[in-house]
Amino acid sequence: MRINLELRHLRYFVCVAEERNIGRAALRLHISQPPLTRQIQQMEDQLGVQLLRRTNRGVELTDAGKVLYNDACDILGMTERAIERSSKAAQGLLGRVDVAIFGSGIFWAIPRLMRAFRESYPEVSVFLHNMIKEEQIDALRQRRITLAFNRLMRPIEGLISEPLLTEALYVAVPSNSHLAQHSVVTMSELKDVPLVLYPSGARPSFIDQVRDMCRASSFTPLVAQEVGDVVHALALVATGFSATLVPRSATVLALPGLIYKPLHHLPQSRVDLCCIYRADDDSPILQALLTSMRTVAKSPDFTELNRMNQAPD
Amino acid sequence: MRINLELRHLRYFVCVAEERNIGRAALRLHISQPPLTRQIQQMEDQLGVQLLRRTNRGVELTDAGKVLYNDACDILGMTERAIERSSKAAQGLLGRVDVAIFGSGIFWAIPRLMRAFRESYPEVSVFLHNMIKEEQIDALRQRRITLAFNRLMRPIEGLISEPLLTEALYVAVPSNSHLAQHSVVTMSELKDVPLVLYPSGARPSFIDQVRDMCRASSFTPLVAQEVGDVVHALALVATGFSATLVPRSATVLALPGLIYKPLHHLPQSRVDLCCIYRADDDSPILQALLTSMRTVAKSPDFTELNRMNQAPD
DNA sequence: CCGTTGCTATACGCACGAGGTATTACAGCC
DNA sequence: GGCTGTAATACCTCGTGCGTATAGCAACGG
Repeated sequence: MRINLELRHLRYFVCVAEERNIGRAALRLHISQPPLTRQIQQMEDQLGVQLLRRTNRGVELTDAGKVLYNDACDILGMTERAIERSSKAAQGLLGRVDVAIFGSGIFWAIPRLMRAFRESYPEVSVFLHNMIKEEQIDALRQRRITLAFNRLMRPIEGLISEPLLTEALYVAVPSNSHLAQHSVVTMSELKDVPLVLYPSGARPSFIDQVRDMCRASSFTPLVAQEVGDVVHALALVATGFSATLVPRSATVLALPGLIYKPLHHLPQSRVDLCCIYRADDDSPILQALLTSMRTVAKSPDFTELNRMNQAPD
Repeated sequence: MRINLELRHLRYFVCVAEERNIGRAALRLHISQPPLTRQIQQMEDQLGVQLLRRTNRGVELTDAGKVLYNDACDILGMTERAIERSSKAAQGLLGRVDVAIFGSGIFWAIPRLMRAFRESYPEVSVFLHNMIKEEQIDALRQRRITLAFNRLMRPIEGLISEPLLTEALYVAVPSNSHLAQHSVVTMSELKDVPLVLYPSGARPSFIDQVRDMCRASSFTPLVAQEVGDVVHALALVATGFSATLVPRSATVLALPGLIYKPLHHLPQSRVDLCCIYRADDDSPILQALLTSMRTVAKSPDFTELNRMNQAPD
């Protein structure tokens, strides 16, 4: 037998249990007494359990009634809260958002952006996922994530790529490299230096930007090795293996035998940190995220860093 | 605006959310598609929140929808369990029972009875309350407790007093008492010994039984002191203060300077442990308690103790 | 370009049941 | 015995949840 218990029954029952009197409960519920009597009877029938003991001055709960009273209060409370929560969720104040990250953004900008968001929207849980660019695009398309952080992005159908931060580039070299003596490194000085480049995989990537930069300085880079991400590149360099180029924020990553030198400022020798999202995504949490991130990106902290990065000295 | 959300809405919504297709969900719910569409619309209206994004191949959840889906599953699960629980409660398998205790029963029989009950009915929480006899009777009358343990009980209107256990009496004396030399003490040997008696308060109590026993041996007892319970009595005796009579189970209570001697066996020199409950209480938990306790009371352990106690040697 | 398919939304009628009023039944009390 | 306060029953009404039929609408295929 399928039970057709409704919240109405629970609301009525709780009221009766609290008033210990069906008539008074009916008054409180703004209905008349007979329907309430019937609803409670029907409830007892459906549960196959006697909930009330009828006395000559009202009703009292049986043991089963007491148990159900507690449970019913819990259920009604949860329902109230669920209504609240769904409303909050609709305003982007509550819920879960999945965000993909990749590369050196994690060393500086992303944690600050996420922390600021978390402070404004404490009831939104942010789940970070490490993904390479192709995975990010797939995941965005399938709505498995709402936002992705990446560097270079060519326009992609259906996705918007919004730059948040522009960073200067640094050259990472082994401490025994002759470049380690320079205070600033120019592109042309990298002409004969084999480079570790990253990330290998989907194009365009930072690799292509480096090639373009070299071409602008009229040489073709020597590629010592392609690796998956900046950390692997730096690890190779730290062991005395050639050199690599990194965004400024990656220079917080210290490794023994590794030295960072600013790259002489050129228009192309900067790199963006972008956030990517679906063009058709009007979900309030995404809007909240974007608003929060844009605010942070314009904050003194961030603009100061941008200025410094655009013209390092 | 008062929201009239019902479990039906949640059931429907969960189904739609899982099928991601209103038609299929309707099939699973054994209703046709249009009413389901309307119920979901109505739900969205009432919550003031868009829960579904209609696409050309079905529906998908919005963020608010996802939040509500989780909450709805929880609520429906809780409801299922509440129904189960109320049914269990009606069979006495689940719930809470309040039991009053007093006196030396706590040293032996009550813990064993309660443990056996707990093993048979693990989902029933037993709350023990220390109460003197008058409090027990009031609490039973007001249904604040379901069961009380006590010793001597005269028949009380509306309450049933059922003996569970009969124990022999022992004499507790200071170790420097001349009675400490005896292997068995007879009633007449107590003729000139001042006694600590308990519990003072509601009559009849054990005090009256002792007076009767003395009268049967043709003397009137010297009452050194009346105290509230057996522990107080023993504490006084242990300091060298006269003597007292205790049920066998109290003899587990060792105090420095305190010695127990069996009382010579007489028909009256036994004391019952009774449980008291409302005559009109047909609650399944009480029935469960009584069944469990009667079984334990007849078990080898208990009958062995009874035999020993009726004729100690 | 139009029919087909696979959805959701709308229109409209029916009938079940929640709720209303009036009344009964019953117990305690003055 | 009449009065009061309670729950239960009888009977009616109207709202609404559900059904059938159909209309929109987008994607797909000839």
